[in-house]
Amino acid sequence: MTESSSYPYSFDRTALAVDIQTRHGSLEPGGESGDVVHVAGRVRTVRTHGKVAFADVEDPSGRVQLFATIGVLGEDGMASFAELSVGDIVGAEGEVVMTRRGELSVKITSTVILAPCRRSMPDSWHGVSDIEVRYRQRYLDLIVNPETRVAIDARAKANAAIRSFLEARGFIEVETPLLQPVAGGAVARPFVTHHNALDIDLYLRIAPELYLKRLLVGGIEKVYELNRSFRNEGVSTQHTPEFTMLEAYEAYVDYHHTMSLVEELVRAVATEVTGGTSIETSEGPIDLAEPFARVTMFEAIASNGGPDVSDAWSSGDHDEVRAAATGAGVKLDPKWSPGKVLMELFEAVAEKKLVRPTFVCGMPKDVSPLAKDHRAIDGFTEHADLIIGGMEIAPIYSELNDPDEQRRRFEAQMKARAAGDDEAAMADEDFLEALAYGMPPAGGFGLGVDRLLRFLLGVGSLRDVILFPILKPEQKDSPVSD
RNA sequence: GGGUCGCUAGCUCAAUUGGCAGAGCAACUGACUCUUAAUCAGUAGGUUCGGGGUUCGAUUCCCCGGCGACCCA
Repeated sequence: MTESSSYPYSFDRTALAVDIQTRHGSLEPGGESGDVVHVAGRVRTVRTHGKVAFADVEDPSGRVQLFATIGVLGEDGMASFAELSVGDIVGAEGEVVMTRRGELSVKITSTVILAPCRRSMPDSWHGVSDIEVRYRQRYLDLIVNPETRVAIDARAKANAAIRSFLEARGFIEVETPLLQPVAGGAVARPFVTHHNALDIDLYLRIAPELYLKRLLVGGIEKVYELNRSFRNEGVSTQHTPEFTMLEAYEAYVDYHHTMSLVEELVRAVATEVTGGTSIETSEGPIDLAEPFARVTMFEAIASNGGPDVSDAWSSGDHDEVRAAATGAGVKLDPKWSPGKVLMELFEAVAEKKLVRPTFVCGMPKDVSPLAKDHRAIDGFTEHADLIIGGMEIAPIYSELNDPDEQRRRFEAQMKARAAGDDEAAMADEDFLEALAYGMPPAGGFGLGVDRLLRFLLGVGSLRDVILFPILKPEQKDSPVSD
């Protein structure tokens, strides 16, 4: 019986909608199964007809119709049933029957409201289209917009695929600090917080990189971490302050090997998430089964309508590189280093056009403080960026393991920091000491899981693959204007 | 940071040139023994995002602010 003022502690559900369909879907209209079930879920519609009434209840497997008749329930029972509201969480008991119109139903003997819905549910036909409501009240979005569920399932599948791919290749998953005394491993502005008992400032990590490399020193030769990192940046369709990153390191290989590993991994995740390797993009379908392109930054710039600055760079003519960047429409900041200028030129000219998976092999040294010197290009490191769908998905390094060179790189970064670049890397003395004990040569990568999911699902914004994206709090009281 | 657009009932949306703020669904009341976006009849529901200005009169025009979306650097 319904009892609207109480919140029961449990309900013994014995069948899901799908079970009922599987077991009794072939009943003839008007047929009775003799099978008594307990079903539970959220009421989605109620249709009363006086001496008979219907309600659809939704559980994780689908919907099942409740069928109430005055013959079974009596006057009071029918009145109670009619009290059900759209949105209530209910449990019901009854026999599985097929209505005369051929709708499989539970002909109920009792119902109980397990949790009433005390607000009006959004329109069941139109759903919720206000993007702000969808983000702020994601539960409503999930209730009325079934496609939202797809993104949740996709992430779960991606995480599982990543783990099984790496475990199968002998990688071990670890957890390293999210709260770090030095925010290293990337070029980004960190969040700062404070530990009261120790009375020290700590940073939310911008990358796990320097800790995972310590584990390489410690003899863990294949290691990965799949977890959150934080960067104190703006919010856009391509940026979010809190994001999920996979980082993995493998001893005794270089970035050529690791690029191939990443290529296989992306393919495996795509297959698990979408069922195949063909992805629809704004530029038409692309097949991830095809080999990923590998180009230099100079080639990427020149083949996408930009200037060829290869010779200028190798001859050390930085003025010509700056002129070429200006000519391509880049607004130069006089503080930028030559490598930064080149990087900006690449991003302005080429990045968005690289829709098909492309490894851009080699980065200017002064924007890549943690990778080994490039064996062929002067002033570059063996740092590749995998670009897919016009977005950077994963950096891949031949990991720098020479502590003296690493110290020089940190010193250059600190100099940039002192000159006002608050994204420049911080020096990590403890990490330098670890390197002094000897880190094996290694290939490593970081993969932006949110960005990969966004690409695989073909959605426009990172917020579509993040359940609760950061939004400004709504300001209820407006400030007094003077 | 700049620009554009949006914000009206719980949800989805209207409102003519500046002239009584509306509809569908949801809610509430009633009718109906096979409905399934049930139907029918009725009731109620508003700080039109907030503040200010112009005006006889503002959802509408102007200014400031809030939140969001998109585009740009």
